[in-house]
Amino acid sequence: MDTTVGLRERKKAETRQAVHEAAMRLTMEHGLDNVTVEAIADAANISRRTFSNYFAGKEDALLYGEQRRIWSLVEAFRARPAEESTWQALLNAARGLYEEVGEPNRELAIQTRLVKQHPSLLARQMANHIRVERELSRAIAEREGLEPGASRPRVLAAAYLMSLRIAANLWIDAQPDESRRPSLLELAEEVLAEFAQPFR
Amino acid sequence: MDTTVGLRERKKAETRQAVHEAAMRLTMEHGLDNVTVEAIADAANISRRTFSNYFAGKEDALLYGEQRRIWSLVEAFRARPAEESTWQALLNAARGLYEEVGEPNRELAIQTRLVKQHPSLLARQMANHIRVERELSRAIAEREGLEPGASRPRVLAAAYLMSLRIAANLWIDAQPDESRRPSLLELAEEVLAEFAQPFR
DNA sequence: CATAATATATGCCCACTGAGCAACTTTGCT
DNA sequence: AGCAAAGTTGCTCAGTGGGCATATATTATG
Repeated sequence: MDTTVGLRERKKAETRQAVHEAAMRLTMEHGLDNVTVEAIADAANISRRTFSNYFAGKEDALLYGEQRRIWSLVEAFRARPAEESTWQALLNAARGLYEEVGEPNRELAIQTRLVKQHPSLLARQMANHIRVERELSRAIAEREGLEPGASRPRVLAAAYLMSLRIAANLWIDAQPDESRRPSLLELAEEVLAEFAQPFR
Repeated sequence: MDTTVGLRERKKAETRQAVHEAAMRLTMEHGLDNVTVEAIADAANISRRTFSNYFAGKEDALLYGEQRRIWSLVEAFRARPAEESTWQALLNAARGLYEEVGEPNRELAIQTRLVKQHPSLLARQMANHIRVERELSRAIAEREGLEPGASRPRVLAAAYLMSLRIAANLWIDAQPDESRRPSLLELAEEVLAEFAQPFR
């Protein structure tokens, strides 16, 4: 066979996605605290034991979508042309993601709200954030030809991811009754711009 | 009685501290994975059930010291004179903490290393970081007379805490074989300064 | 000071969880 | 086809969080 990915991998990816969606649906229906791992596994047609092979807990299953989104940023950044400055490349990576995701993103909004309400979700999400930050820091160090231990890549990576996080929060907090609700992308650019200016 | 804090509160604080220390000791002896809540409770002379009244899990017990340290920053910031700029006040709050804590801080080093090795600890710590960030953001908004929903306080609070986190990581990563190991305070100032400059 | 009100500690209990193990099934490769 | 590798499942168990009731300690009040 010459399919890029074998049947095995494809099925795994499908199962993972199915579990994620089952977790989302059940959580929205009954609330995170009233959903057991067993219920999610049932809804996804796998055994409780197998669930453990895919995710470490229901929180991870829930956050799977968000995880993929964030990790894709690193990929997108690495794919930016070398002519762009690092910061520009990061900005463009974010733009690409937001355009691809589409603005009126229901799932993103729901997930962000969920994370805000449940400390256990917040914890897992931030832990993942840090892992992404490390990887992004490495990517930045490579692009700029710095040692991986330098401080600048870390600062850039952290500042960037943080900006996106803050933008998402601002977006969620924005009251829908305001006449003009800012788009997520606009907010992100605003926050990123604020970062690019010196603090006084 | 007019003692500022009653016996009740003092005892609670003592117990909390005792549990924290027991958790630290046992973890250093046997490794986090080989320590049960029951063992910690025993070592601190309380029942397993009572442990739950103090901490949500062994991770929280372990991170108690770090938590107090970070929360104290908010207090310190609020106590800075109004003449200082916000950023200056934040810097001085950090200086105060680091001076108070003292440089060759064994516990801080151990905790930072532990967090680096155990994702569950990392998750909890970051979740707490976010809570502190919210509170600090509120404090900044008050000081600058901004609405709590504005973006600038959030950006400042996040950038500040992130700087301290990065500094701690740089500090831990610094090889002790280097002739001159930078102090934590120096690293923090360096990172904070990097933030105060525009990104290119 | 006595006693009521309140907060804390503990024991008992149970549903949920993560993971090791071994048997079994599916997929990939030749 | 046939074997090896990877994935799935059931069984099991120690560990965990938390509700509830009870006992005990602290604080407030008359």
